[in-house]
Amino acid sequence: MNKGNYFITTAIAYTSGKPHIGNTYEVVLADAIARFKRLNGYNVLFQTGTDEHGQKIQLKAEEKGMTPQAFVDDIAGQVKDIWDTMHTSYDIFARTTDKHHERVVQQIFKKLYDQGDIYKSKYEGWYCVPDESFYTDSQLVDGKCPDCGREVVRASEEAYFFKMSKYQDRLMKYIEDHPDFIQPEARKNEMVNNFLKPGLQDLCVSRTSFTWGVPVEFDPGHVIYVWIDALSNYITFPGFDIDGNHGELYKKFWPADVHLIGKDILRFHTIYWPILLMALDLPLPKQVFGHPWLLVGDGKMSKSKGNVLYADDLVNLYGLDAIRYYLLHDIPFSSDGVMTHELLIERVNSDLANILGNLVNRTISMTQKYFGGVIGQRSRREAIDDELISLALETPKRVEAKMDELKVADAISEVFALLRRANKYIDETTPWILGKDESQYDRLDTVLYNLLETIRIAATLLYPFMPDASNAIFRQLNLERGEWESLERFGLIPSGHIVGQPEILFARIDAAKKLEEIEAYYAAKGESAEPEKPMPEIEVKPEITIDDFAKVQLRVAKVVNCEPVPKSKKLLRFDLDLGDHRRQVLSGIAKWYKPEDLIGHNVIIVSNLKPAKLMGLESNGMILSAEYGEDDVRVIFADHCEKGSVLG
RNA sequence: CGCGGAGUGGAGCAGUUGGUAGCUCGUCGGGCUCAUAACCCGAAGGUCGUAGGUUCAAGUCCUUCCUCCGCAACCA
Repeated sequence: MNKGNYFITTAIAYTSGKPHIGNTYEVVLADAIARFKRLNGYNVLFQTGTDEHGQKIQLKAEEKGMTPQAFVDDIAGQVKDIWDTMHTSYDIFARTTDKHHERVVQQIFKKLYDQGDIYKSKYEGWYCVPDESFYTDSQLVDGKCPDCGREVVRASEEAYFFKMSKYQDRLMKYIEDHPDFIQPEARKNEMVNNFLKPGLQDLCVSRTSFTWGVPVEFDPGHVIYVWIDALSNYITFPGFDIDGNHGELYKKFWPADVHLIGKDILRFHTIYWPILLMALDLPLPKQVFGHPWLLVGDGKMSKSKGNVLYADDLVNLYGLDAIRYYLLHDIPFSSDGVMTHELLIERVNSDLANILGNLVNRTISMTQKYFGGVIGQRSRREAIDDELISLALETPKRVEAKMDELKVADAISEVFALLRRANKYIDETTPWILGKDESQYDRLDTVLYNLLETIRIAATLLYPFMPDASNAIFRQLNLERGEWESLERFGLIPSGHIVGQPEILFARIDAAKKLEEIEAYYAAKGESAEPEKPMPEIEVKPEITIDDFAKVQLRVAKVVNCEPVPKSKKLLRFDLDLGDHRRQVLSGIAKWYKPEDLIGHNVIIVSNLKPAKLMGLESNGMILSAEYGEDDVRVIFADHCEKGSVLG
């Protein structure tokens, strides 16, 4: 059976570090869909990979004293290892440092340049000299710098630009005509309202500030903007050819059926990428699905068990399919999901051990106990069987319907509904009572046969989600897993078939013990069980002289008053007393401090900073704080110093 | 007034085009013993965020307000 071709991709992982469970989630989700489509009779191409260019990677490699290539080779290897650990069945692992990919990206860039979609220019906009910032026409406020309100001048820095606006209306129409293009629905509005309706700016598509990227072949010194490079992987690896002599895979599979991506990069996939394709006169992907995030840290769990979760650790602790099951079943379709050890344990116990594992175990055990494993030799059907059988035959269709909407969690639930029904069937038919009376053995045989058939169908359907467990069940059934057609018939197990020995499929977990084990595991790895907090990246700035520093005046100021800035999420407004005068300062620390935490304290400010306007209010200085990554910001208090003091 | 989403029994969630509020986990009671203290049945528990409105009838439509969240702007 062949229902046609199906091309699914994940975003390519950025090779700046080892991917955590949240990144891994995406590939597992894609894998489940890919495996299901194969089972369902499609010819599937599943592509994932790594995004290996960019300034950040260049810097990281330098820090480590490695060449960028050696650096990304290492990380890409780690990514691949994790993908393999998760048993993801990708067909193509695309790395953007691939020579052929780079070559085609250059050709794409050149072609767009030749046809006028990409043009060389200065930063066409306005430059605020003191701010060292560029602005476009629409960003200006009353023709002046939106930040400081001063005059701006025409700027001049060479770069290449993509004429986004040219394709804007076409894209808008495409999105309107294809309501399923952007999923979930709510994301579509964000894109349309925030970007398309206000009007697209031409996109700057080259950089000169670093070299680790694909060079613009006809203009050395310029490197192609990372998104053109990265997004193109979807067509370059299947074999897109600039002259139209496309490779076989490309011809068969483009346009992709689904780009599975994180919701954070939806903008690139639903605006820039389609426009790039339009410019190349290529068909657009049929759907872009922005999946929700998997949250790990919520304070509670981080205290005792470590905060950042990695797929390989989780697999060591719980086994692969437990993790796959949790990722696929417990992350909602369109809102963020949470993962904790407690929730994980609960799911494994109630669903995998109790419902699934125990059903298989008791069924195989009884078949062994009463018939020495031999099944299907006699038969006595009763009316009560019909309900189970019809549900077993119905379930594949239900799963298929859910999967067509990419509702993976719901699809799994359909299978478990069948498993629950099977457990109930055992209660209804009481095989252990039948087993006490030899005259009931024909009936007993039928009951067990129906159960084994149900398990066969369920296990086949579970294969895309939990391939290992599915295989293990088939081993116990002593059967080969069949294709989709095998799900359309009830009664495929031949008469006289001999099942295997029962084995524990998923062991129940003792929560308290497991949590101890988890701590020991991390302790043994040399990682403290305390929340893991990797040192964030620090941008190393060039050396300065004492004279440079002397230009900065730092003073102690007392917080007289402090209040949130209306409509702003981040800003707090301060009235500061410097002893000789008072002034107003704004600071973006509302996320970490409440006004009452600060009033009355002394803080340090840069007192000779040029005033700036933020959210319509003037800020005269900057309050010093210490940042550890993006989520840990602490104000430097100077309560033991006199207000007005000068630092130096 | 920037755009959008969400507020449903202890927890996590379903609830299509309006017609007596469901599921999973947890709790309590019962049944059963083939099985991984598993399985099956039953019960308790919700004025469906708030205040109004439309309607014979609203969780489901309209309006007010409150609270969370996402996107955008603002981190001097």
